[in-house]
Amino acid sequence: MIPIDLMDSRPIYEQVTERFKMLILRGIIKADEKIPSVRNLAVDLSINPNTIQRAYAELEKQGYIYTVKGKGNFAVDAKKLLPVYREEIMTGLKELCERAEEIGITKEELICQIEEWRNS
Amino acid sequence: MIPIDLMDSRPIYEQVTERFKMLILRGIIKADEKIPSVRNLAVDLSINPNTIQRAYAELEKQGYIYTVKGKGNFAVDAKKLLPVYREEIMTGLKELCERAEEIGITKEELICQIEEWRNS
Amino acid sequence: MIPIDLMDSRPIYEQVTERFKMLILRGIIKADEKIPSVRNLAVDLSINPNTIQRAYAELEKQGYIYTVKGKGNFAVDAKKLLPVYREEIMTGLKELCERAEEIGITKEELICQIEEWRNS
Amino acid sequence: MIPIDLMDSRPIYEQVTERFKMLILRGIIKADEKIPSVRNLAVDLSINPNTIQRAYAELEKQGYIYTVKGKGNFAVDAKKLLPVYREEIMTGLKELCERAEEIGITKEELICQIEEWRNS
DNA sequence: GTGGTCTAGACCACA
DNA sequence: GTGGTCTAGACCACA
Repeated sequence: MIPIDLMDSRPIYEQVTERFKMLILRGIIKADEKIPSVRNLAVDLSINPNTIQRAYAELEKQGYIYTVKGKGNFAVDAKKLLPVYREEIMTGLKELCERAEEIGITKEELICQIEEWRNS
Repeated sequence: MIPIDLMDSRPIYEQVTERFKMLILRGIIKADEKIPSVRNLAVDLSINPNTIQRAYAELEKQGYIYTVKGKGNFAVDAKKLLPVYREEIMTGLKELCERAEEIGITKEELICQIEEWRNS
Repeated sequence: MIPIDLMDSRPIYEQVTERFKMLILRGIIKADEKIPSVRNLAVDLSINPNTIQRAYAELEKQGYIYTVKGKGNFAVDAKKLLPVYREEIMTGLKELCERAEEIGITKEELICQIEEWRNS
Repeated sequence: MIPIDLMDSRPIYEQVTERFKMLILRGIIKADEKIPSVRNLAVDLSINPNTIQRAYAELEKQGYIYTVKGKGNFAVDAKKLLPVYREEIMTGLKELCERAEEIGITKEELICQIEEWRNS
């Protein structure tokens, strides 16, 4: 469920974080569902528990999970998270548009390119 | 001309590299124009020469400048570089589209968003 | 295992790079095997860690090793690397042929010379 | 007659040296023919006279030219030089064979490759 | 412990 | 003067 790629240049904790964000956003992990304990996931993935701990701390800070002491970590409702993530995507898109414009690629060209992908 | 932000999470050498890439691509530094010497730029930016050295080595490896030993570093013709950079942008756009799709944002929505920016 | 020759005109980092390329290509360092840490190798060879760091960065960029942050550097599978290296050799051979031809040494003579070595 | 490529990674003095070696070996500069003075060539190529001086010193050290004080520099007879250069080529070929063998490319394969080029 | 980045400063090759 | 390599040593992110 959580694929780790050691050859990936991104740190492991970030890969774990990203993966959980996707699972929660897409509803594969449902609202208020319990996610694996730090210790269990560390064993499953053969990864240092500190790394999982850090990933979970990151998820909590970004509002994707909440912790109940003595119980475990639970997913936040995707309905509340989607607008935030959508905003992240749009910010990324805006930055890309600006970089494109700097070297003379117009917004029209970007739109054309996306439409081309859509039709294929 | 080369703004450095020590608070930026990206390493300094990368900020320098990115900045020069832009200056060359946009034609602000012209083809075969000399860029500042390692030492001069280091003094100007109050940065260690080694860091500038690394940035320039990166620029050369990526094909943005060429080095003439004992003379200095010179910009490559932007005409040769633009297609490569364009491809980079389009790859970034493709990744963004895929991330968007994963959580149910369609290509149409992305196109709408870009058009909205275009008209404002 | 990594012989360094300070009298060699090639820089140290390049000697280290070349040596590891050979060890990996010949299977002496096996796929996914850990290579020495930057610090350990630096101490072993009485060389500055920065120089080893540079050699390893080069190896990664050329695709011979991959880095797992906090864990170390690991060899890529030689099976994936051999075709690329083979191509390098053949390119070198082609250049040599051309240089030979310029002063009137024919390809036949080169072949004869190689056959002579083969039979001795 | 002496093409200089500033983008070439080899130093300029080496490009000049190599070029003269070829011109002499191929008989384009004949035995005992005068080659341009340091000053004239420097002006012709828009290059620092020190660089030409160094190239000529190299050529003399390697036995390709001889200097007559107050007269200039003169080419040595190609007949005397060819065997030496031939030896250089063969040494290069031997090194290449050894590198090839280290990763399991046989001499037969190298011969095949050369024959292929010969027939095309 | 492990790699990545950076500063400070030296020496060399090249022009 | 200009870039290339190297030493010495610091601090940070990551596991």
